Amino acid sequence: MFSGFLGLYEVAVDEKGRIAIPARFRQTFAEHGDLQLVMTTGPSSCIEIYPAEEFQRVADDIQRLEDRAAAELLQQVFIGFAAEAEIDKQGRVLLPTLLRKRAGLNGTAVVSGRGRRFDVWSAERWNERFGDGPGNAFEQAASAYLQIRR
Amino acid sequence: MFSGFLGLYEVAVDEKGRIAIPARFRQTFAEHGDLQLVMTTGPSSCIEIYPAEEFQRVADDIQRLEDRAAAELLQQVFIGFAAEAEIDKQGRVLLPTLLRKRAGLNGTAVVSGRGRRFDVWSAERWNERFGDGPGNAFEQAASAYLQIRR
DNA sequence: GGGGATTAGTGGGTTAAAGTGGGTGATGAC
DNA sequence: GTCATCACCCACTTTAACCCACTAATCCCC
Repeated sequence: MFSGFLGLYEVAVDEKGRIAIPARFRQTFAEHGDLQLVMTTGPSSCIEIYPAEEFQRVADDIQRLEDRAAAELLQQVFIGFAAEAEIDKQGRVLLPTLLRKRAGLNGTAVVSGRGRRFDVWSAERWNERFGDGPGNAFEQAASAYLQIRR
Repeated sequence: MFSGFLGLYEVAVDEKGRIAIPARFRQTFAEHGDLQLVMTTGPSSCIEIYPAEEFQRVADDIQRLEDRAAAELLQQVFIGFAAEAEIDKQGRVLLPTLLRKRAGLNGTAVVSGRGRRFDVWSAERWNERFGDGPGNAFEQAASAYLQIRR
């Protein structure tokens, strides 16, 4: 079985700024016996959610970068924006206001598994990138597809 | 005998968004002793269905791509859209809502064997591409045919 | 080739779980 | 003191998992 976060879900962002973590993802947390997670953001402005352990691993990787200037900068955004949280009894998390604003989240969100982490997108922005329109991510990835299909 | 998924089938998509996996294909899963499958999508917007093992193999190939930017993008679509499922006792799978939307599936679907995976198309779209109309896939592939016919 | 048996494919009911909205009281900022 | 925010909890709606039953197609034997 594929281990990690996999798949795409549409969820509601409620008045209080919470989303329900898809049950499948919650299971993955449960398997690690750890409901702690860390939210942060990256270049694509969506909210990135890591199990606490995985976040630590990435933070360590940043620390070890040869290029000190890059490391400093990365820390500033990756760790600077980060917020710890725990999944509540209803299976939800509160998304911090700052991250929510940056991601342009309100109404519906799209949750997208990325293996060791998962991303939360505003439905609107997600559509721009991955929807049917011209120049979407599939078209951009077209040449890369040719390399993995045989 | 050719091992893998082969052939073309017309199946119904029911109210709940399920399709029956053609019996021949189910046999292929049974031979591997594994009913786990992974559904995702690609450039042609149909639903692509992989045995779990094969999906893992492709995901690994993506991971290993030299071009990191391409790998990142491919992961985002290939893994981002993916959903795990198991064939139920009636031989069916539930197609996730978002994949179904992207593929424009309702009513009848066309299931098309592709060797190591198989594809599920909306009957409508499949006809546009592979039906009798002008500029269909056969015409587009005409020159490629010449390379394999001797 | 006809007729019965078997399997594939389809529809839908039931039940449990997931997802959602919102109330309430504690906490801390202004 | 007042207001906003957040944690916690309750209750409702929707969805998906599971199972049963029917119909249509296929196989096989006579």
